[in-house]
Amino acid sequence: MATVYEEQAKIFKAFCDEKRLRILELLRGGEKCACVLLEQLDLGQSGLSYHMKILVESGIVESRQEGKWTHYKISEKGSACAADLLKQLTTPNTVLEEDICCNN
Amino acid sequence: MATVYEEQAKIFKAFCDEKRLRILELLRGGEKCACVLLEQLDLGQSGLSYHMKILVESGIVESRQEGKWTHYKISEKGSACAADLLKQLTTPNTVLEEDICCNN
DNA sequence: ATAACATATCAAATATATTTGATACGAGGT
DNA sequence: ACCTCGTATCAAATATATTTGATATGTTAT
Repeated sequence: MATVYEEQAKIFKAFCDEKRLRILELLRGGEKCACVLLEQLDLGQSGLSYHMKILVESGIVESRQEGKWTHYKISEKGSACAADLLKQLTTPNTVLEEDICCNN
Repeated sequence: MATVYEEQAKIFKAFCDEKRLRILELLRGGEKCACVLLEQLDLGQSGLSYHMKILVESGIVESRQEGKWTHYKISEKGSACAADLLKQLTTPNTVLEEDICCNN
């Protein structure tokens, strides 16, 4: 029973951890296999898997299975959703509290 | 000695917690005093203060002292920075890895 | 100066997130 | 079927974040 707040928080968790920001930086260069990420990061195999799960669940990253390999890339759609949500969360919501007035 | 990753993570921490998302929702309705926020939230005084500090440090919220009251509002500038950063973090960085080529 | 109030800070308790090593699972090759 | 490899999952250890109650700080009113 996740609240809407928890759902939204999950999205931004992608950007709240140093390791995950490094992973995103690598993925900005294009789709990468887990094994490639592992080489470049100061992380063990299970640690990488843990962070990738959080990234995928946030919607910011997509995964694709190819034989035994898992490939990851930044999701354009997920990123756009996150950007929209951020904007929404920080944009004045004037109608509800201030402008309930027939002149508007 | 915070890394650039830690600095960036700090910004998105604003959006990573249910309580803080509720606070932002209230602030979308306009500037509010801590005492007003306190009334509307399921939080103690020190708990509110803790979350407000994180929000202010993220740059998403600004505070203004007026006598004994502290007023908080969403920072347009901070919000725009966060939006820009989010876009940057999720936009392909093709130059570095793929297009190092004189035809570009 | 003292009292009352709003907020911030601190320290301890608690909850949540992350790391680590071991094991399980699924795919491909023999 | 068996082995190897890449990745996921689990459980325990550790680290970090959050909550809570007590106290400190700064402001206003008396």
